[in-house]
Amino acid sequence: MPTDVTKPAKRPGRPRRDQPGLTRQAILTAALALVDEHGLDTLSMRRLASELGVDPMSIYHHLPNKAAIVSGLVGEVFSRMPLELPAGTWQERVRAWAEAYRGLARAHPNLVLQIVTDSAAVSEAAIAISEPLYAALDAAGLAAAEVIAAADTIVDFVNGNALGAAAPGGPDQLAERLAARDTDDPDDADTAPTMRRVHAAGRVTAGFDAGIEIILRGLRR
Amino acid sequence: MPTDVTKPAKRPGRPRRDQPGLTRQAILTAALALVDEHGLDTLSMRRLASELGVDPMSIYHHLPNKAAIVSGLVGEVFSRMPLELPAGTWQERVRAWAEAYRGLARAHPNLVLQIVTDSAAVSEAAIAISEPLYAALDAAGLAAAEVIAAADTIVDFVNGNALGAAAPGGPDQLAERLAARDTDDPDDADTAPTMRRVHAAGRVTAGFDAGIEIILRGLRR
DNA sequence: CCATTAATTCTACGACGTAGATTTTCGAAC
DNA sequence: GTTCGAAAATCTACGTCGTAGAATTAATGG
Repeated sequence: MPTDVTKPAKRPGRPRRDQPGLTRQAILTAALALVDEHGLDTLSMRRLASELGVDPMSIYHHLPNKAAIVSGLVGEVFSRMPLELPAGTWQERVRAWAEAYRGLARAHPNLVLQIVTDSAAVSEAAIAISEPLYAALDAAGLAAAEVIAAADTIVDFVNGNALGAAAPGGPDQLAERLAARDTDDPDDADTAPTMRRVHAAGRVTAGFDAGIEIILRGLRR
Repeated sequence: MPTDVTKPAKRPGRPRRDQPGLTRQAILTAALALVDEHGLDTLSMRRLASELGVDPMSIYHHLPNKAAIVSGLVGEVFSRMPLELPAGTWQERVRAWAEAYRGLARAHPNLVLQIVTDSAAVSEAAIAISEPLYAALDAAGLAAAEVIAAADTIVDFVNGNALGAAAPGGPDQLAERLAARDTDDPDDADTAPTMRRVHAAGRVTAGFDAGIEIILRGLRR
């Protein structure tokens, strides 16, 4: 009694007109769900195909290779970025842009590395996303070179912060770990004394907002 | 005539006392060289072993798995960070710290992703590296919470900037690409008008320094 | 001298990305 | 209608990867 649990073995051949048929969109949607739920390293062509109820090689008729899938996922995420910001002072617009970008990254922590990498490489999608930031800074009356410097600074900060926010046990548990230092082993109590003292004295709740405020303050002359 | 070019086939067994013998250090050094020269994705146990003139499985007696090698590489890079900064005003010390950290990342562009990830996850090595930055900010007379916010902001910016600096065709060629937009296809001329205008008007040479100055300026009250 | 342990090579397994051949269906030309 | 090329799917297979487990040899401690 072999209890054959394998699938009914679909036959090859182009699907009939009425039958669903695979789609680039369907593939990316399934892949994004898989990555969001189980992490990027569990994304393999075979698993993705089995999720779609399809042969692994079918995917290659809609996307050229695995790298294209991953970059397609980043594009998918980027396409969720609102291209228009609420009106307001230029500072408010910069804050709104930063929050929106940060929201994208936080919605997909398992893709943060790819998102910030793509942003850093200034892909076409990343350019489209940055435009509202430039517009807000331009409205501040800065000189052209200053707009560029400001935008770069903000983008770099936001990327770095997104990375940290998604890191397992990142800056969040830093204070706890520093506090637990001397109790464990007395000899490493002195490797980071300032950090330990400062983290014991003051707690920070909103690191992201604080960073944006520092940068905004630095843009005034 | 089989022209047997395969290696002389070393026999198994523990090496004699005088013979060299594999070392964690030797493995990491070879791996770092391999990664620096050919990129991280060409780092495989088999290639690394062949580089060392050794069987792939030998490596596992010194490092538990491939992930340990990569994180060992990051530790290797971090250990090059100078733990003492030249004296000076607190601003000068912050600048010096940022430059030193940036230098680490620029020296190993193929590892930048792992470096900033490790830094964002605040590994033990990353803590040791950050201490001088905290000390400099503490010397500025900021309140504890302000020191933390400032350090986080600077670390995030520096990480994001390192990522961008290592990205192939990152912010460097951005101006060229924006300038070449309307000539190619007239319909995408409007997707990023502010960016195009601003980049045409002003060129930025030292984005990193400019970012640090903006943040430093933002820390004054 | 003997037993343990350490360091190495050997063999093998399952998973991966994907090239190439095969099968089926669609859609347009005749 | 029939024919025929392209499109969309599956099937088979190759080379590579990380690494578990056994075999082999030398150092080391009793």
